[in-house]
Order: sequence, then structure tokens, then C-alpha cells
Amino acid sequence: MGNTKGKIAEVSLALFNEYGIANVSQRMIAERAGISPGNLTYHFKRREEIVHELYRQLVEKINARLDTRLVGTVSLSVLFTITTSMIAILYEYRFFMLDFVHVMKGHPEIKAHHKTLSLTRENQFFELISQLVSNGTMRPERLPDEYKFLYMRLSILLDFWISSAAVSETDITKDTLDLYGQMILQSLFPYLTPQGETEYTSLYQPV
Amino acid sequence: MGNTKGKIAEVSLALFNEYGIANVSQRMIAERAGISPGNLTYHFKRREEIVHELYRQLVEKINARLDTRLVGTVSLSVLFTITTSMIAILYEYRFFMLDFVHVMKGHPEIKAHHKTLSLTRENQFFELISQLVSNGTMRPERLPDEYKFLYMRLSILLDFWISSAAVSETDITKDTLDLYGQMILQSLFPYLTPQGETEYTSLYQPV
DNA sequence: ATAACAATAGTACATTTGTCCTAATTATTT
DNA sequence: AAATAATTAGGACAAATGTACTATTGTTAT
Repeated sequence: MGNTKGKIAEVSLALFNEYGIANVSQRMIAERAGISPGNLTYHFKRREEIVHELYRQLVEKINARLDTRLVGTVSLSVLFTITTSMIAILYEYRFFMLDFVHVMKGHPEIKAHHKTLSLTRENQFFELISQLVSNGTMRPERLPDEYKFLYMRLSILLDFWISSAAVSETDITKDTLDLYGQMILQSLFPYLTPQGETEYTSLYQPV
Repeated sequence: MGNTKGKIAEVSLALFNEYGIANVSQRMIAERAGISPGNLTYHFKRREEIVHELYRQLVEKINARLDTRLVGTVSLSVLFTITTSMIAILYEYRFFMLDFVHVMKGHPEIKAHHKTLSLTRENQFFELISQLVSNGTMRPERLPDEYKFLYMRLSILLDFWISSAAVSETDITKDTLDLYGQMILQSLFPYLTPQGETEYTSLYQPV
């Protein structure tokens, strides 16, 4: 039959998102996929391989979205669309974020890959910031390491807003994603110049 | 012998912090506590009761620390000491934060209690902010819900800085706690008035 | 001192889980 | 068409886990 491996990944994602990795057994996955447990081990010899496959999908999606956005003029709106895209993608693979610590602890390859990814992401961020500063959109640093700390905060917020929402919200809708996106992006507002503020508000009051 | 129940809680905390709740079996706890598995079930009939007991300890410690700090004049330094205290206590019970989502999902009583706790914490925060504003330490809101979003960010950072540190740092020392404390508190800096900024910098360059 | 109770040890049991194995079936190649 | 490989089903197995049960030891009260 067509693509059993893909089907397994698909239902695994759904189950992981719903119940959390630890609460999903291979038998559950097999049943939901309509295949036998033996067939599952045929396609994924070890349980971790399923998680790893989904991680590959996630990274691929993120890269695809980032590459198309990161060329061209640097402005606040670029940061906005990047963040909004990231939020949507991360939500699609939310079980990773909900189980972030355990995944990283139990999957050294994923952890290693994520580390290098974080580094390039950090460099891209500082690149962007320095351009926004010379741009007149953001003000220069007024404290030592001020933008290093800002980056730390942004990455924590991006990595864990889903966990926070999972705890405090009853269910997560499109509105929730917008709310958390706005919450994260507003971190930037107090660092903007008057010119930057104008751009910021225009992005939230379009037309 | 003396206090077996306390001993169980003590070694459970250590084991949970080291390996994560899900990776600690009752047999591990019993062995480390130097008692039999049967004796463990005698003191804690269900596994969740251990977690619940530790949660009680955590809440008690937080309350004890908050009550002594929250009286008297309102200033930035109050916020600083509160945050620093919270960071230290949360780190002591870090397994909660590292497993936040799962604990909340699997322990409805803890979730319910945490919800009411969050509400009062939020109210206290807005109380404090409004005093700091009329104080001349912080500037008024310049965007709708600006301080609501600031609170959201602060609580996410407080709840998940440990998870972030666990992923990116190899080991967490006293310096790490200071670093993350500074990172969190610097969220406030750009909302300060010139007067508030003076107070802020004086708190980081004491004497 | 003896009865009543609390604490502890040790083991048993049912369940669940990841993984493996073998046989059957289907698809592909020659 | 025959042979070879890929895929699937179904069950087996060992390991681990939470919890229950029984017997024994220690403590306290009368």
C-alpha cells in the first residue's frame, strides 16, 4: 500500500500532540494507523526514530519558511512575519515544545542539531538588530548586553509559549496564536525609536 | 525510625530533579531512601502523593518568602529581591518546572491550586506596577494592554527559564541563576522613567 | 507485661511496554 | 512464470512498573 511510513509519522504527530510523547505507545500508533505492531517496527526499528523523523519535518518546514523571508529589505515587518510563521509551525509540531526538555535529554542528535541551529539563529538576530539600529528603527543599547538579554528572552518565549498556553488556556485557537504572537513581538516595542514605533503601530492597525 | 516520610520526600526531590519524574520509579526511591518498596507504599499509597507533597513544600516556601517581602515601601528593589528569591526556590524544586506541562496535566489538584495562585500573583503584580507608575519609577502604558503583555512575558520567563537553561547550559551554577535573574529583570528596564533607571543601575552597581 | 497499633520488609501479581521472530502475503524483477 | 525482495500480521518475550498482600518487628498505652 501507498505510504505506510508517512502514515505512521502523520498519526504519531497527531497522537503526540494530543497525549504527549510519553503517553503514546507503539501499539496506539499502530492501531490508529490501521497497521500491525510488527509492521510499525518494520518501518521504525526504534521508537526514537519516529520522533527523529518528525523533527526532520519540523526543521525542513522552518527552513523553507525562513529562506523565503530572509532576503530583501530589513524591517520590522520581516521580524513580524518570521515570528508569526514560526508560531504557526511550532504549534503544528507542538509536542516538541511541550516535551522540549525530555526530547533534548533523550535524543542527543536532536540536541546537537538544535544547538547549531540556535547559534545561527542568534547570529541572524544580531545581524537584524544591528541593521534595525543603523536603520533608525531601533535605539542603540543602553545597558551592557542589553540585546543579548533581549534575545535570550525572545528565544525562551518562542520555545515555551506553547507550554504556557497549554497550562493556562483551556483550548488553543487561532486567536490564541495571535495573542501570543503579539505578546512576544511587543517585547521589541520599548526598544524602538519614534520612527520604529510608527512602523510598529502601523503593522497592528493595517489599512 | 525518625521521619521516614520526610526522608522519602527528600530523596524523591533529589531523584526527580536529577532524572525527571517519569524516569524515577518507586523502587529507585525506596532503595535510595534505604527502605523497602512496601514501606514506601505504606507512607505514600499512590505515586502522585509524593509529587503532591513536594508541591505543598514548594508553595509553602514561596509563601513564606513572599509574605515577609511584600510589606513596606514599594520600589524596584522589592521586585528584585522577590524575583531573586523565586528563582532560587524554583531551582530547588526544579523538576516541577522541567515537567511543568505534564505535572499540570496529571495532577488536577495541583493545576487548580496553581490557577488561583497565578491569579493572585497577577493582581499583586498590577498593584505593584500601578504604584511604581504613580511613584514615578515606571512610565505609564503607551500601548493597550502593554503591562498585561509584560506580565505574560515575565511569568513565562519565570516558569520556563529553568527548562531553557537545562537545554542550553551544560550545568547550572550560582552564576547561571544570577544571569537568568538579570535577564528576567531587565525586561523592566525599558519601561522605567529616568528616575527608575537610576534606581535600576544602582541596584546592579551596589556601593 | 500484654494488648493494640504503627512501621517495615519482602514478595507477588497483573499490566504495560518496546522489541523481536516467524510466517504469510504482496510487489517487483528477471 | 518464477524467483527474489519488500511489506505486513500476529503473537511472543523479557523487562519494568505500580500497587497489593502477608508476615514480622518495633513502639506505645494501659
